[in-house]
Amino acid sequence: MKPGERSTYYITTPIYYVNGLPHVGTALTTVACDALTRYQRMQGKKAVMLTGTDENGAKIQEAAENAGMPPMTFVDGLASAFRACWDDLDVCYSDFIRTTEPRHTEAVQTFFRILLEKGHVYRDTYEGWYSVSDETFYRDSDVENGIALETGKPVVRVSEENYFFRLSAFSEKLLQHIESHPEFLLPEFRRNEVVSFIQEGLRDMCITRPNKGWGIPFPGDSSKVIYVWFDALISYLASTGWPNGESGWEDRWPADAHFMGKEIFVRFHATLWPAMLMALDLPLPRQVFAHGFWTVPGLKAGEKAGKSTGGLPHPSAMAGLLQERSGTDRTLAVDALRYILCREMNFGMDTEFTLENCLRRYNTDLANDLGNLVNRTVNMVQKYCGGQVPAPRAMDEEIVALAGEAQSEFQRCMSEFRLNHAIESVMSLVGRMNKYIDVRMPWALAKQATEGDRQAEEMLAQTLYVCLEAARIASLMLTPFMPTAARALCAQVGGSFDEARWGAVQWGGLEPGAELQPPKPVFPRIADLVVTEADLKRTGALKETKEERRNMSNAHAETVPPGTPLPPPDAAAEETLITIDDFMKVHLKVGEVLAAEPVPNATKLLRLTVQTGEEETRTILAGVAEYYSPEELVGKQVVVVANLQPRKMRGIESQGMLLAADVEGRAVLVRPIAEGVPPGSRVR
RNA sequence: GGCGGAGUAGCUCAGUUGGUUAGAGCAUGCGGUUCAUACCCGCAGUGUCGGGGGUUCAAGUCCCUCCUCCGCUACCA
Repeated sequence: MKPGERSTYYITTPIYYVNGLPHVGTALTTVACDALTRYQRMQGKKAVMLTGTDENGAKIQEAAENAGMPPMTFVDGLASAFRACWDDLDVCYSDFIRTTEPRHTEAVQTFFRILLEKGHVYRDTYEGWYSVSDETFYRDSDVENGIALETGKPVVRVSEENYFFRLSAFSEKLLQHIESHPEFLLPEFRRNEVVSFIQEGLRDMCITRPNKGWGIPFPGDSSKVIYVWFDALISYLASTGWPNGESGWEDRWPADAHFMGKEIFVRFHATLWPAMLMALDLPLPRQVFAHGFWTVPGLKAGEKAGKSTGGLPHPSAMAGLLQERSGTDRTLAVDALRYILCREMNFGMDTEFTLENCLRRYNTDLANDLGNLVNRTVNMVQKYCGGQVPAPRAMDEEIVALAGEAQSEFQRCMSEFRLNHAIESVMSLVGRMNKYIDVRMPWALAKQATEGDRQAEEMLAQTLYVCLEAARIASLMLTPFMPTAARALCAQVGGSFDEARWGAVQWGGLEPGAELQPPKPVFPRIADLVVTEADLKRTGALKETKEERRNMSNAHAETVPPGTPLPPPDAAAEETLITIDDFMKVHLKVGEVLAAEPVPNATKLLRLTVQTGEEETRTILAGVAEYYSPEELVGKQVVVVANLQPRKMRGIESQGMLLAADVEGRAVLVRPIAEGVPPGSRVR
């Protein structure tokens, strides 16, 4: 073994943020990793797959509070939900790490102690400007008129103490590494995004948040917890046993692959995490790959309104749907789901997800093509060869070569994380075999053979052996995606099944003379491909809200700057009752729009001059430019929140807020029914 | 506004470093076959490869420009 080459292959999924249940998005990442892991094991490597849950962060604490339970109880429940889902999907993860486990928190604290020792973290107390949008602090000289000169973003005056990671110090090193390791960041167009992101200039990152009793305390300063992103990434290292010298962590680090959805690629896995590792002089992961998202098609123009557009179902529920529709076993339905996810997703790109497509994919690929190939072949062996694997004198070299090509194509695609293409290479062999049968017409050969045609007899033996063997090879290649189905299919064609041996994929592994059982369809055809609303409901694929769609990604995309209030969940808002006194704190007034104009460089903002019965008119910025033209607002009455703290946007101070109804994301302004209400009238 | 992605057959998309008459799958239509899970095979298709310029012997591919859609982000107090 060459230096730097190990027998262990280490791959990770993201550590899923427990702000929701698993869905086919997280399932895709996890199943794909599982397939890659199984594939490596077939190659004879000891493959280790890590998954887990990210349980720190203010959001989690808040969600637990809303759910009325202690945070630990809350995350326990979600962690088991994830684990149960992966177990259900036959995911062979080697380790499931939770960021609330001691082994993780200890590794994180050690990591930060070293960062501090090496001078990569500094503490800073600022009495100065902070840009919420930039998440950056600015000196007085960088600011003019409440705007950061560098970025043009509004700033606020803060006095805050925090710890910072010297991310900016690693720009050059990162760029060099990326350049000299073309396979490091994939797909290629994402690597380019990273390069431009780094070239735009990295800023030191604030890595602490106030300690509110949930999170990993900052070493030596328990008033702070470590920002959730910094601790989450370290789980990849913590799982190996680092820094414990006796744990053998060096056998697993660096990781061979980090696999994830695109939203956590550029900033975190391709930039921050490598920089953190560089800071500790630890080797960088070999490959970081980002796949795209499932997209959910919206209503098409002209389609009936109100028809559900569907969303992303829960994986187990979807397996249930496949099981029910096809009538196959649960484990086979799970395999079908695994196959469908990896086949449908165009890795790297975004891909449309619909249950209809998935069901159709089941029928065409698994039932009609692969399943039927095995079924019809075995059937003919039963009828024409007495149920024994025939022993031809020669092979059809064209098919042998084709199987070889499929195999090398498969391996190439797998090494590039293009799992859908890997599957396609197998299915093209399957398609070729179905055609092969039609061309060779074994039934005709069998008839000739019974009439004493020895050449036809040999041709028949060759044809059926070639079909059995190609089906066996195709099934074996699909083992990483469908372990149970592959075993069942192999058994039907009389092949032995060894999950741990890619060598068995070689042509000629099928022993002539083996007895075959009568075939039983592994993937029964689905008769009804129609997906009803009831199906969508049952699988959890109901129409999503905007918020859910935003959260459909794999892990948390928490880029919320410190101090940003989180939007309260709708449920909580409905349940929380306020007193009349609470309400009276809000001063609502009728106002009249005297003037309106667009705000330069803003697509949503209108600058309104509003008469609210006071000596001076108010300047109010309203985010309604997409729904109202300035002209149509002038002269209209509106309802103004009069005692709201002023806020600067685009350099202009907004002195209030307009009430508007949220109609499916569109703003509809509220105004008095009667005309001529005197401006300034109190609304209550 | 900034950054990124996309625009190719009815639908979903491939098209690698520019190189023959632009492909696949699904759906549609017709035909064939019968071993099989009413399956499989064949044939037929329709394309101004978003528009317009340019480079070139040669452009879906490279350059410029414009249009449309999507995502992220900055502004929806």
